[in-house]
Amino acid sequence: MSQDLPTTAYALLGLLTFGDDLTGYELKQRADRTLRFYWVSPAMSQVYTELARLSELGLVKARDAGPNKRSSKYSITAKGRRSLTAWLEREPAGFPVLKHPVALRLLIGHLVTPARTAALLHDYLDQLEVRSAELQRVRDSLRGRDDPGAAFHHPSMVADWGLEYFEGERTVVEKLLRRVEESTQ
Amino acid sequence: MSQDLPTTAYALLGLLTFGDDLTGYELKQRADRTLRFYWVSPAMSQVYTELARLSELGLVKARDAGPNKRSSKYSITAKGRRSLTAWLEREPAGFPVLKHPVALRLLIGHLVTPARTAALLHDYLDQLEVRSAELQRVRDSLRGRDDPGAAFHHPSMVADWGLEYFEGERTVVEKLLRRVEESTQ
DNA sequence: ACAGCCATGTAACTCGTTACATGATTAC
DNA sequence: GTAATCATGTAACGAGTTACATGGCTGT
Repeated sequence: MSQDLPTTAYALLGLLTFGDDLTGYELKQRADRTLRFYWVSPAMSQVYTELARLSELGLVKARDAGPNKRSSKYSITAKGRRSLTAWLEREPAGFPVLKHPVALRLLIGHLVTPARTAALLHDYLDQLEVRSAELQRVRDSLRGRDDPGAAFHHPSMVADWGLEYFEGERTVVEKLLRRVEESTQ
Repeated sequence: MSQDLPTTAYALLGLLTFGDDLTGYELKQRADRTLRFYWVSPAMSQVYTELARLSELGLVKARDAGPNKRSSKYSITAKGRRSLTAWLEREPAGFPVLKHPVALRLLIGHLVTPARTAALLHDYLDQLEVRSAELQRVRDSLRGRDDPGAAFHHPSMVADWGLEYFEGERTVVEKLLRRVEESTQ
């Protein structure tokens, strides 16, 4: 019991604890709306691979297969729930890992012109705005089901966290941009 | 020309553009002081693997091998420099990827007690303080060489960015902690 | 009829990790 | 002398990606 699976497997398992059954396809969509912002949304192919493994281990169960085994909904089993909570209690959380291509490029900014660095930061601000708006939509869709005790109380807290993170990034990058633009003159 | 290498290869190449030659070992140390905070510090073994590949491609050059080929310093070649700047100009930066185990656990907080979630966030605050202090030491070590035009101008900007990020995390997590602790009573 | 989305899966491959093996040099 | 640090590398493996293949269902 309580095998060691990759974190992504437990993450997907966790997405099945919100009271509904999902197809692999739907699970991927939920990952795109949640996991994507602070973990990684696994590729479609990996979702199916993980579901096969979790199914093998009895942590999820496929049901309701239509014709051709299509559209079968997966649900977490009692064993899966135990395995997930055991993991939560067993594994210390570990520090976040950030892969930040913009910061990496800024680090070696001496190799390009200040104008190029400024453009890099401007692009990043644009991307931030897009992401932020996407997350804002997700967050808004949880309104009314986000009180303490409600189904999406925790997801809404995480979404708020993400929104504040984006906001913080925006502020810092704007400040950096001013520093870079001073060197342009 | 301008092969497509993994980002980590270009990152290591970038660490060789600060005017000094490094052994694989020293390169790893520099990665631990810089890359670690906003990319990933590759394992020792990978540093050597990447150096071997970069060397093969003529992007870096090993020199000064002592007895037994030990302590040979690597330097970036003119070709390496061209390849790196070409990459900077060719590849758009892409959005950061965050793997945040704490946020992930908070998402499925309904599976554990509020006290456990609070403990999770407390632990994270402790870890944040440690990291922040480490980065602060790095940042302080750049003082005096961080003016516009100086060797470590860009690294110091990135370090400042990192410090503000840590500070932002602290603020948000403290706020979340209060929300969680309200449910404990 | 055709586009677009729903839906599932396999194969090949790369990145990067851990474990292992080896030995030199420096500090106490 | 012995522990810590410096220094380099190989082998096995796992996680996760892209490319590929397949086909159903829905709306226009």
